[in-house]
Amino acid sequence: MGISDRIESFIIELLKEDTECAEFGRNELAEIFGCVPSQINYVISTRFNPEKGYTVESQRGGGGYIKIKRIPMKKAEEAVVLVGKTCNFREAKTVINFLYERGDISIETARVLVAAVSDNAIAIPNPHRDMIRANILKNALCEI
Amino acid sequence: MGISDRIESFIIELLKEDTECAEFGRNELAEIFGCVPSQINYVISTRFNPEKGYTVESQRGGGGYIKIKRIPMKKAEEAVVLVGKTCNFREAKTVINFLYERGDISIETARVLVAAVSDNAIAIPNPHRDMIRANILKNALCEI
DNA sequence: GGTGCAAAGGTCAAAGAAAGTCAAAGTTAA
DNA sequence: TTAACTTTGACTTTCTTTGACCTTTGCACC
Repeated sequence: MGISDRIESFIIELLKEDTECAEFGRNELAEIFGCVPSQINYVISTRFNPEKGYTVESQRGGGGYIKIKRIPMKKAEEAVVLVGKTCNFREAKTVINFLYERGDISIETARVLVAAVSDNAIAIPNPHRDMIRANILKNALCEI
Repeated sequence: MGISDRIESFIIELLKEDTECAEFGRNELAEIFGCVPSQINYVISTRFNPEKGYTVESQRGGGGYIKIKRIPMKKAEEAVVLVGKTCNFREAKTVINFLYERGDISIETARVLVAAVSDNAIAIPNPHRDMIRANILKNALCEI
């Protein structure tokens, strides 16, 4: 069992204890496992990404932290399936509308989301834009 | 949790207690938290600036004070102005939270929006990211 | 009314403290 | 044996803390 796996288990343990979220300092954790701090980033990016059903939030500077939250697996999975790796505005609208019609989100949330993933909002050239859009949508849908 | 965060919470508490106006001495507060007085300025300028929906008023000399008030934001369009040209995740969260607290958006919409503008969702390097984020947020807030 | 001092608060930049990125080097499994 | 996964570390970016120096204000005393 490599270090990454042990760090992964450790974080999963933290999540079990405090059902809300796991919070820790990057350096602190690196110290515990006697590894380089960036290894924590590696573990997070390979094991705690949205595809695996987690969201991560962090803050630099004094008193910085890393916070990992578990998202309800069903929603996360569904979001990933619905949205896919890349998605254009029309496809995004279809997904959002589907969720609204199904009663998963309010009309307000639907409207806000459509605006958030419009071409206008994500003002960068394709194909980058469609990937970012998919990402934004997946992250957002994990919250419903 | 760093000192700045604790000072921020303290001031927010003051605001909650004393209907919409926290008043204190800079040195007095610095004493309480065992920090240098200018740290109070740092907290105020990063967390209680007009962009975050607060006004600050102060007086030097004997009997000096610092007074912090919440600005009642009237319209979502104002939030759009608040977001500005560029905005980091922390700032985005503050704006979204503000709108939620004021009852302009539901908790669902707030959560979805926070996720949509997280660093994770907008996975491109800065400073591009902060500009895209501001754009997404502005587009979304136009719908409320 | 000046004048000078003490008591505030203000500014700014340097130093410090975290976390992020990226690519090279090492390992492992098919 | 090679492609994918891990480990490491140098460098970057962001946010916080600290301190030296500045400005404004009220008050006491001529």
